[in-house]
Formats: sequence, C-alpha cells, structure tokens
Amino acid sequence: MYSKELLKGTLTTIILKLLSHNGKMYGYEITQRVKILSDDKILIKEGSLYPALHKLKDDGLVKTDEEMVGNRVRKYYSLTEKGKLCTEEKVNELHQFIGTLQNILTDKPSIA
Amino acid sequence: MYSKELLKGTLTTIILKLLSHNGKMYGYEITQRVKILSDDKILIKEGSLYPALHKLKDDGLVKTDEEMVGNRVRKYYSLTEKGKLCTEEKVNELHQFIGTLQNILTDKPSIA
DNA sequence: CAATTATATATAGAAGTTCTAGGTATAACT
DNA sequence: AGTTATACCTAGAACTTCTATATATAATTG
Repeated sequence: MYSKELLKGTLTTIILKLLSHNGKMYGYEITQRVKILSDDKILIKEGSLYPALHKLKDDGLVKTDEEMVGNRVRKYYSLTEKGKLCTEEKVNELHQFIGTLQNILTDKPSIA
Repeated sequence: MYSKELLKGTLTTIILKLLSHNGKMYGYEITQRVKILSDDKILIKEGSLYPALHKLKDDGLVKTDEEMVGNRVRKYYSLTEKGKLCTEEKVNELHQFIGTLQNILTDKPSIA
C-alpha cells in the first residue's frame, strides 16, 4: 500500500482512463479494478471515489445510467464527449509529469 | 505548467532527493533547481516550499545551518541520517508508484 | 539616482482532495 | 444465524499546497 498522498491529483485521471478503456463501469467495479491493476497497492476508498465521481458528473465529464441487477439498482458511469476530450488531455499531462518526475529523481535537466 | 494537484504527495520526495544529490541547498535554490529540471513546468511556490521544509525539520529528516552571504543570512538544508534512509524509501516508493500508474494508464494488470 | 527585478526567508488563511468513520441495504457463504 | 462481499452514499477531519502578503538586500535598468 502506497502512502496515501501519492494518489492525490491522479485519482481523477485514473477514473477517467478506466472509463475510457472499459466504456461503462460502476463505482464498486472501479475500486476492484484499481485494486487488481495495482496489485493491491492502491485501494480506493468509497469516501474518495464517490465524491470524485460526483464531481466529474457535476463538471459534465461523465454521465450515469441505472440498471437493475437482481433486486437493486446499479449505477453505471460513462464518459461524455467532453469527458473523452478531457481524458486524453489529462492522460497526456500525467505521462509528461511522470517523465519530468523521473528527470528530477535523477537530477537531470529535461532540456539538453 | 502542470495542474497543481499532481505535485501533491511528491513535493517532499522531490526535496529530499535534491538534497540527497546536492548535499546542501537553500530554499530559493531548490525552487530554481526544480524549475530548471522540470523545464519550467513545476514552479514551487514559497508558500509550499517553506512549510514543507519546516515539516521535514520537525520530523528530523533535515537539519539547517546558516551562513552569511554578503549582508544576509542564508539557511542551508541538508539530510540527517534519518533523512537519508527516508529518502531512499520514498524514492523507491515513488518509482514503484510510477510503474503502477503506467500499468493503470494502459489498463494492464501488474501481475501477469 | 530612482524604480524595478532578482534574491531570500517566512507566515496566515484559503482552497482543494482524499480519508476516516459512519449509515443503509441486498446477496452469498458458512 | 452470523459474517463477508457487494453496492451506494455523506459529513466532517486531516493534510498539502496555493494565494497573498510581509520583510529585506543586491543587482540591473532607464
């Protein structure tokens, strides 16, 4: 389990990217998928996930539709058109940031 | 300039790594070094740096000594023994986190 | 030589994200 | 029957970083 602070700033991008890759997902599914993809090192808590999803919806980046599964309602999240554009930008930015971080961790200037 | 959130959780590791690499540095020098290493994409503000440095000192990871430069006092920060151990751990953790992030961004499980 | 910019340290309060802890409910397993 | 997994949600706390501000010296520029 990584120290919690590391996730800050990347959670939204992670959610968007998973939605982009899988089409539609529900909340619990996202937490489990991240758990698996991270080999149990990133455990997203509900108290982190749902506020993040709701903010994404408020911002118009995701939309929801509900399906009945057995006796209960399952809420699926998927990207809007705006969300698709934003995902691409955010993933690019994160990739660049990772590159910059690696330069700093080796104390090498990005510019040759 | 990256969105501010990305830096969260990594600033302390960045500072520790720079101190580890350069022996001793003063505050302003750290901001300028990060600016150069990141090709102007990470601009650490004073309001971020000094609280972070003071916390590192409170936690016993860095120590300070002051030198006169011209007419003014310059405060140098350097790693304590505890700080050196902690730096190694934190840098390793960050490297692993970056690896995990890259798996997630391609939606590939870490475990084969 | 006056004004601006760069150097240099610091703090208070705001803003934002994620976590802890709690609540609710169904389904599956033992 | 009791526990665990599934599934959604919220309030308030905790933490980090930022904005804005204060102070002061040194160097540059018009």
